[in-house]
Amino acid sequence: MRITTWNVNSIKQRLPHLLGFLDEARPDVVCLQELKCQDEAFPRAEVEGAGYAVETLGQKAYNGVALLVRAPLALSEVRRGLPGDATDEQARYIEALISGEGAKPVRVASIYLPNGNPVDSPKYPYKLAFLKRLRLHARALLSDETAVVLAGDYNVIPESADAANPEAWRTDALFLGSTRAAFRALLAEGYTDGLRACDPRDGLYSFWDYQAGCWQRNDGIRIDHLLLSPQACDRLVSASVQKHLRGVEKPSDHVPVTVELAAA
DNA sequence: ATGACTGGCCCTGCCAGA
Repeated sequence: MRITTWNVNSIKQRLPHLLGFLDEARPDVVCLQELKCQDEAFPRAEVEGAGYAVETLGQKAYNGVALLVRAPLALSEVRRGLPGDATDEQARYIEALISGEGAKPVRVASIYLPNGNPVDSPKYPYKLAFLKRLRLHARALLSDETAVVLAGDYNVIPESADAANPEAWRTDALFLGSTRAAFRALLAEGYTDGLRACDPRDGLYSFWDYQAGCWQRNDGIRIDHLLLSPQACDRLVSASVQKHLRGVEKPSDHVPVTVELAAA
């Protein structure tokens, strides 16, 4: 079972790229972030036409997450929104149980963590609070035997090796000590960074800013992650970054990251 | 040294992203 996470930076702008990716890579599950549209504006017919079931949590202009699952796999037990704050109206979390066709079920979440900049604004405490809510929910998900994959745009650079120029990010909400500590605390609940577990090399990035020729200079950062529960990690076969999709016409500023889990 | 791109909005520069 191949599971991909991809921040598309507007599903409306990136629909051709997504359909091309579904056709060429044939992932079983796709976790999308930054839809930037309401549920009724999601291009459901086109994605269903490619052979995928769709669940979305959208909102106008900002945020928005979705789960796509290739038939004959199916979604159930859909959860919209991260528990822990009933007042949070930002569309940043959707989760479902993926099952079918002899594959052991996997619970998969598509997560769009807050950016958190500027650090001296309310946006940063919101990011830290979101990370804490995610940690507590991630812990609760370990209480049954189902494998769990928490996939998404974490807006966290875990280590210096995950940035081409870490010094430039030293005081940024993506790399600040308290951000990285909160991410490590999430891992410490019992989760493994799927790409890191497969590939220890420096220079694996998932985001390159549109500005200043960052792509051309390979000035990237790794902020899109798939975190695996112990049961999911036992099934980990491979992980990869689909870097070529940053070089196409009108790309997203993020590229897909994929893990493959053994069927059983 | 500095600025630099893209998308949505509901129309025009501005906010947000990272």
